[in-house]
Amino acid sequence: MTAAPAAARRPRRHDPGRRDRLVDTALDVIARDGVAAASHRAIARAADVPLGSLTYHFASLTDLLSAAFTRHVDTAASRFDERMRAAGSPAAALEALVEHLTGDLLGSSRDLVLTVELYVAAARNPALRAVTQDWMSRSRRSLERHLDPVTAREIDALVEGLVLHSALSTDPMDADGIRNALHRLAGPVR
Amino acid sequence: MTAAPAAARRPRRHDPGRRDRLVDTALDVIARDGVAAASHRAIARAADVPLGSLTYHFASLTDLLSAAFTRHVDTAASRFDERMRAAGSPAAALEALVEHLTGDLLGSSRDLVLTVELYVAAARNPALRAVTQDWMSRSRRSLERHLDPVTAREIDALVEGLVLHSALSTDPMDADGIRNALHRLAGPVR
Amino acid sequence: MTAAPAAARRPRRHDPGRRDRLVDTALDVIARDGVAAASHRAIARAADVPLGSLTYHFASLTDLLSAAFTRHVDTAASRFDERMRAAGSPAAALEALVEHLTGDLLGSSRDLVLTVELYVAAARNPALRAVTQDWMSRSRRSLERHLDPVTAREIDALVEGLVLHSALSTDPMDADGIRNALHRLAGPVR
Amino acid sequence: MTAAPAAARRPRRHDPGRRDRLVDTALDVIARDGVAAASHRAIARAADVPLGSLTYHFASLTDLLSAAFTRHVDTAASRFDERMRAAGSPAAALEALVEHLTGDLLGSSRDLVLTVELYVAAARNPALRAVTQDWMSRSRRSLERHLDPVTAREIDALVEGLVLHSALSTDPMDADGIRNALHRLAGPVR
DNA sequence: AATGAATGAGTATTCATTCAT
DNA sequence: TATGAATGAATACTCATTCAT
Repeated sequence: MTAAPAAARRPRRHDPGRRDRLVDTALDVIARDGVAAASHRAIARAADVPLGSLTYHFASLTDLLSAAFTRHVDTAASRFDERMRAAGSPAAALEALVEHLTGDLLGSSRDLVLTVELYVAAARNPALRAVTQDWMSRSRRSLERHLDPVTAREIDALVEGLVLHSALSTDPMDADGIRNALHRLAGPVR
Repeated sequence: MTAAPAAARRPRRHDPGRRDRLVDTALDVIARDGVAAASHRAIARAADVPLGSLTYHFASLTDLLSAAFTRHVDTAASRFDERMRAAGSPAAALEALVEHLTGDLLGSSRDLVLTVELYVAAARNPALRAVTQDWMSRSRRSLERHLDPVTAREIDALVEGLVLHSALSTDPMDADGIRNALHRLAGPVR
Repeated sequence: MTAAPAAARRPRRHDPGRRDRLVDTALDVIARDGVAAASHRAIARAADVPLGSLTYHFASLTDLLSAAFTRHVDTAASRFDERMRAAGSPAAALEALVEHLTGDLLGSSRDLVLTVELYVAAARNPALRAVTQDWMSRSRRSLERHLDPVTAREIDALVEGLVLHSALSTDPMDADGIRNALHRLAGPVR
Repeated sequence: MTAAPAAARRPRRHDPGRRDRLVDTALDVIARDGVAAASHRAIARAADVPLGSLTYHFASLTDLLSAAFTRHVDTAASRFDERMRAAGSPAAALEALVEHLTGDLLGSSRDLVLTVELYVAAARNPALRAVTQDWMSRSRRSLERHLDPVTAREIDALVEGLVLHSALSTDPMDADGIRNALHRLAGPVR
């Protein structure tokens, strides 16, 4: 690929919503190749957009990654809160939690991968820590629709542990294993 | 740039054990800056050694990281097995497990960080997967000194989840929380 | 090393036609030092341009060499075709051929060297083979303005052999020797 | 491959004839990967010999390449002279020449490749020019067993051209083409 | 408002050669 | 006599960011 004239025909000057599209593409690249490989260039190529367009819309790469992870968190946290709102009892909430873990996350590796990439990136990048913190508090609030704050905190921690373990272990638990662990940990609920 | 203007002349020729020292330095850099920042240059600088020395001793960066993580795993797995060997009963083993998690890992953030960096790196680097796999099977065998294989597997998974959560969460569990979770999961033991 | 301490400050930003200039400079370096010595660095130095500029304009070194040799071939093939178009008879074409070999090539060692460097490079680099192939077919077509395809092929082969021999032998043929060889091989022509 | 301990078991201290073996291995590497790829390391690896062994036996890489090409030339020139000595007449010599070109060279691509690599390397490396010069004078003397000096010179040039063309053209002549060209060029001989 | 060009620092890796043992 | 270790310069290539148009 001759870097410069690579894009050949590209008369796409007016393109409202490009900023938006870039955020989605960034998530695609992160899911596919990891956050370490999510460079300006990689994202520009994936979005079929000139390199300069990225720095035009986002002041820095971290800004772009932040926007991308924020969108991921918004989607995931909303879906989770809906699940919790739909549950009529603590027991139902627990079952919804199992669904969330085995369906939403283990079902689609994309969500799982994005979540873990965010956790890992946040460990070294303070700008992303705000995003994870926000996620945690929203998820905590969703759980508190049915559980007392202390239990909510513990369950949340367990869920995080299970998610990370699912994504990173060489011998991850399957759905049944996760269900058992959750129930044993939560104990009897109404 | 004459590399390190600090070191000025560097008439260092004979340096037995340098290979070994490089492995240790690599672990230092990984613990300090993360595996993503553990480049040839960063490690060479930290070891105060010319760049070419790294590629002389290790054919590729992955080889060096592999050697480093292997050393970390050897240390950690040996210590863990000693703990298990020392325990006289399943109940004692469980308590030793709590010690291991709250003392060895949460006590020294270095071990915790190295462990998580390994997990994360292995997720995208097949060569490192062999190292984690080896670790898992050693740890499993240690647990099976006291627990049946099925329980050993579940406990191992929980431990992994707790470790990852401890390192990556913005609101990690404290020692008490970890102790409770372990006991609840393990159930009553002799 | 601040690259070129000679050039000191280098506030050069706007430089239209640089891509073009780089192609020419690459040919210069190849002619002077051989294709084996035509590294990014060597060409950047010769063009007085920062190293990154090369990889900006050309995705790989092979791409740059390809562009350079393509330009050389375009020039040479056009000149050769003009010679052939200008010839009014097979006999005149043969004489033009002698001119071409003894004038264009032996006269300017630059063209000769570039041609041979291309042949040699193409022997180990498949991407360059396309360039030589293109050249061959253009030259074949030029010859077929006056000669039947079979003879054109043979003459073309002889010319190639003479060019290579001229460039690489320690005792190259002189113009007279070449003229004789050509006429003997072509036999009597109208 | 971990550079240093790569060679694993290698207790081969006493190894007379190693120098010799290195020369042969160098030719192997040149034939397989080209002279540009014939580095100390590549040859050491191919010979299964420690790196230091090369610089112990040969003061420089050029020295080693020189020795290798000299051996190639000795072999080839001797074989050629034998062919010529065996021929009983100029006509037989010519036929032997055809044999030499279509059999020795086109038959085994190894000889062809080595010859061309030598020519090309000598074009930029004065130390190797002595080797080609020696070859040329020996081959000339062989031809002069049957031909007058002037014809010997011309035939020699043609043969060189044919060899180079065979190795480097994208559309090389086949054996028949070569035979025809030789006979047409040599004219009627006794 | 948008982008092609530019660039200096950085990436892993290869290399010929020197040297201490 | 032989070799493992060492090293500084070089290799191609990637990158985040700046800037002129």
